[in-house]
Amino acid sequence: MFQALADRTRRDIVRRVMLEELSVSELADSYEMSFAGVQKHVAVLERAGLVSKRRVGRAQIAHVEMGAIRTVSSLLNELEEVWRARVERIDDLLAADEAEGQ
Amino acid sequence: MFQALADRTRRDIVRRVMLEELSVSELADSYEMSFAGVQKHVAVLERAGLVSKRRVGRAQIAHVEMGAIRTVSSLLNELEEVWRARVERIDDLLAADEAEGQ
DNA sequence: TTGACGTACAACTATATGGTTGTATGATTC
DNA sequence: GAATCATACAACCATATAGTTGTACGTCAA
Repeated sequence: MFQALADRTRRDIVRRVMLEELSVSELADSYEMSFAGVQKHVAVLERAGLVSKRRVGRAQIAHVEMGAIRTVSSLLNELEEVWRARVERIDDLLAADEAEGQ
Repeated sequence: MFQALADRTRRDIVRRVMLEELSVSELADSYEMSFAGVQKHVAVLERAGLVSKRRVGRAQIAHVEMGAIRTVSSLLNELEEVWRARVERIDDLLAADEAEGQ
């Protein structure tokens, strides 16, 4: 998923699709590149589970899988927890040293 | 920063360095690849602002720039806010439709 | 000062990635 | 059914990326 979000165009697609569901061709209109280029980006996001599509007539409407976005987000939040725990541990050690010094 | 976090080895380096500060060669010992390979990964993380180094004798000790990690995290949290706002807006529209139907 | 250690970086290689054009397929409209 | 629209996908190209080896340089220890 990090891999999928590493591309600027794909992050923008996620942002736009989160605001409103869009067909692949509607998305393609927003970018300079070819339709096939955009379609490939959507396919990458789909494989990563960040975006899904549903058929409506001949169009494929893309929508965000918010759960997946949350997963990435919470992975990073977990890192922050680990960090917080470490900082507290160091604080404790420093406090212990100080007490010992008395 | 997404780009920097897109590589599995680099994510692992961030994780390890967050738990305890490590020199480049200490990090290199943890991976199958060459020292130079690991050094390059650390350089990428450094350029992305996710990791910093300080000299201690001949060693370069890497440590995490937690602020940068938080930035990535909060970017994703912002996405979630946008999402929440959109869902609420849709709820409002549905509620309005229902009221109108009465 | 010599040698070993820890690091940085250049040069190179192989593969991944982002883009293109062209073709095929399914749904829609006439 | 024919033409068209929306999409999918294969094949190809250029560049980026992850890895390698080799070399150079600062630091420490003897």
